[in-house]
Amino acid sequence: MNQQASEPAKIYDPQTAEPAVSDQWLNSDAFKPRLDADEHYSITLPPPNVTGSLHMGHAFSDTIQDILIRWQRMQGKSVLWQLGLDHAGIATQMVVERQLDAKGEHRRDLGREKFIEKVWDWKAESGGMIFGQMKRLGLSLDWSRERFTMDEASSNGVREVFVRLFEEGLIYRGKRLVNWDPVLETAVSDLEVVHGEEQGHFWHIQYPHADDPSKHVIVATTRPETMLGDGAVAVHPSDERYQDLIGKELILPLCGRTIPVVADDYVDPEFGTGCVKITPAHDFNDYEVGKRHDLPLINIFTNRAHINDDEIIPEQYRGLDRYEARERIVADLEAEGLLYKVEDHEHKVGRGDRSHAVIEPYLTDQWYVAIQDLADPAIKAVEDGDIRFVPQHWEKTYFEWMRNIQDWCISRQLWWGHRIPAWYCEDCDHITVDRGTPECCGGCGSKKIRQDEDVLDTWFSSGLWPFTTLDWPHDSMEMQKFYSTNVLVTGFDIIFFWVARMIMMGLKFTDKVPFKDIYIHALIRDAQGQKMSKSKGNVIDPLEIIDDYGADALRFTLAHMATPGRDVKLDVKRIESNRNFMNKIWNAARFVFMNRGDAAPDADVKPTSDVNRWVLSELNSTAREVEKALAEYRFNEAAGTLYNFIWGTYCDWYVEAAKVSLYKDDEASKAETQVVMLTVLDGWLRLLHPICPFITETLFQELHGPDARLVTSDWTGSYADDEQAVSRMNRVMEIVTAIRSIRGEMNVSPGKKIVARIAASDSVRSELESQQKVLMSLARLESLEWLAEGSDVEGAAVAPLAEVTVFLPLAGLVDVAEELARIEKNIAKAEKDVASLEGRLSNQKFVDSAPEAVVAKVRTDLDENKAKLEELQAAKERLKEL
RNA sequence: GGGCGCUUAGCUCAGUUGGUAGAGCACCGCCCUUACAAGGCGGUGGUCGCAGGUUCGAGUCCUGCAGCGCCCACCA
Repeated sequence: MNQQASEPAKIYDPQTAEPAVSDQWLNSDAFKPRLDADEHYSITLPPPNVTGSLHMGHAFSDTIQDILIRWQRMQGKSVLWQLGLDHAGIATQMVVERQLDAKGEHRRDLGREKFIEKVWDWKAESGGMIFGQMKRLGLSLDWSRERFTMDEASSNGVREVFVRLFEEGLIYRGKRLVNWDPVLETAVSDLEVVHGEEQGHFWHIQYPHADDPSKHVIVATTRPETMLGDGAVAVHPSDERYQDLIGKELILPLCGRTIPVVADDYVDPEFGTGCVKITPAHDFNDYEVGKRHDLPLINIFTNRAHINDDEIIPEQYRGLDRYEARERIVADLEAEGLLYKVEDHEHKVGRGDRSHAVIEPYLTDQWYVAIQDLADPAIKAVEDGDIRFVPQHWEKTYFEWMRNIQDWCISRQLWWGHRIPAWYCEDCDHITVDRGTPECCGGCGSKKIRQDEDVLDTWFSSGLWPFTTLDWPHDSMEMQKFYSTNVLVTGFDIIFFWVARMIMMGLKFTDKVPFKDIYIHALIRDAQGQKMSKSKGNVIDPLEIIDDYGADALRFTLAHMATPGRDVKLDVKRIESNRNFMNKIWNAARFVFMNRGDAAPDADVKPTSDVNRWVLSELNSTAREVEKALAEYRFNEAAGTLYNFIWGTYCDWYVEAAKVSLYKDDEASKAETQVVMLTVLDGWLRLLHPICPFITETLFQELHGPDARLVTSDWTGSYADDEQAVSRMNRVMEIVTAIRSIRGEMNVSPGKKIVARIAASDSVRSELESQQKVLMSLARLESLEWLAEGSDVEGAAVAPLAEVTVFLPLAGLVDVAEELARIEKNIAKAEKDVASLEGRLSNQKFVDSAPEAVVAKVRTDLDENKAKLEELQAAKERLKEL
């Protein structure tokens, strides 16, 4: 339907409103830190990977941060929300390699430089998409301070840290077993290997004795191909079956060489045959056994996990893929009669979290960070409360990992990332580590030096992010004002990868914690509780949701579901109902603007009517509750409190009650109501703004004029508490609800006006008489008569309340049988309540030991229920007589 | 094997110093009452996983058990 510009549409259209205010914000300095404030507040946005676009998990995390940021900004602080992007080494390199693959190209054909240019192109494209999404969500990031983990400032920081750690001996180069991804052809860290149960086989192989090949031992293995690299067979030292064997030699089948039998506690005599083949270069446990027994490290693989050309390996297996080799070896063993048996066997297999390739323990030279010296202060910072996890229980996860932490392998055999700042010399074995680009060897001065080909683990630069974004190592103004940051908002899945490393690096290089609080939020799942993933096809794209329902509805939904410590099942129906909430807000405001007259909001307004005093008092309670909830990171409560107040209190009760004053009262009363109506709208628009910035900004400008900006306005003020008005209005609402309830249960049409009589004491009556018009309007009464306390009314439906009794004469309304049934139902409930309350009071221990207020409350409740019961029974008798 | 979390209305979930259980959705009934049918009003619905314990009183605290989920380690 067509609406004129001066008359806002009946249906709120976020597609019109959101881009308009978004442009206003982005074309102003609204999101930049204020220069005139003494107090500072900062959050570093966890930098999204430049691997594509954002998913719902990002929207969730980012919304939470934006709520905090907008709230703090409205409190007048100088606020910095630092944005940036992560180069995400492996992940991004894979994306670009896949793009090449689709065109039939390979990175090696392009060469390193050309390939990296392609990745930079992709970074620009992905970054553009990501920033576009963030703007649609309304995130109030400081867009003038965009950073990237591979920009100059971050790269400077990375080199500074590497050099300092190297100089202190905390970075070292070592040859040891690493987790090797044979598809990506790089080392990965322990954390990047995911273990899962997979169906495999357990091959039992006979290894003949060297001194008597007619005898043999049986070893059981899940990886027969690794026997090419066997260095020994191990048995448990106290295993009686094999005592004679220890120290003897066995013939390694297919290879012909001999290997010793060693005794080692590592072997579990109960498992398998109690004899274990030991392959020190291809198994982490065997590596340790090998070291204890001085066994040779025989590497049988290439970087791609093909059998290599080492002369110790029989020729027929060289060049085979590891699984081809397995088949051949099993077949050959069988042919030689050395395969004793094969069993099905389920066992854990480690795969790369990116490539999903089976990871090989592989012997290589890599760079490591000696972690213990960094870990100790990082553990202490959390123990001492300098850093606080919210919810607190996540500190257990943190401690568990930190107290068992292993040295960190930081080198990766990739092209995309920070090149390791180490140079090798052709003329001596000195390694030159330098912040810049050295011209000659720091050891012998030779100019024949070449830089390490490898790059650093992505998390190395991420770990420095809270301070490299503020231009560390320079002692910048930003470092002074905005570091330490106030809070880190992230998911539990990267506590080890990222959070722990930021703490370690932050403490080491800035002597300060990188953040004071860590708010750990849940994971977003689909409506069925499944993790969202592209392969499952259950991904909900934030942009589609924003297109369909608006960013505010999405943000409100996410905030409302942000219960600490629980996964969030995102159901589109929730978003739809919150879209309806936005529409409700729109229409409530539309009503207010239609009836505002010449009035303006006035936070100091001192109204006289109970209705107006009551709503201001309720607004004040709401403001305090929302503040408390936000201060404690309870976003669901902040959202829930606002929902209840705006819809339940303001729309359902206040606006309806205000209509009486607006339409039926004198000019003074009407004017007062107009001011209060606007003031309260103004109040909750401010309160809601951090969660729903678009609609609140739009309405705020409608309220205060086109030059007003809610985004940089003050947070809500305080309003007069008024217990008296609250208690009076509670009584009014109780009466109205009671009348509506009877009408509803008796199926009296809402349009039908009815007569009501209310019995009350003189004092209650005089108080209620001032609300007569409100009562009549809200309960849709034709007339309202007052009766003396204790009066009876013949032939009426009755509702006994705390201090008044409401009678609705039945004539023409309902039949007696229906009312009788309704009364019976209420009698049953009252009897149950009375019995329960009496039971509690008859317990002397309860009366003696419970707090006075609790006992008093029970007494009051009992009195009220008893009176209620009497009245209901009297009413029942009267009805029976009819 | 070690650790963590969850179990409340048909569904999804709130419930913070222990004081007689709440919301949204769904469902049923009456309504286009001049802000809103993406709405209004009313209503049905729960022995808070099981078993003990502490307490005058337990959804809430303690112990054990069961089911579900996750993390870490790991038997070749």
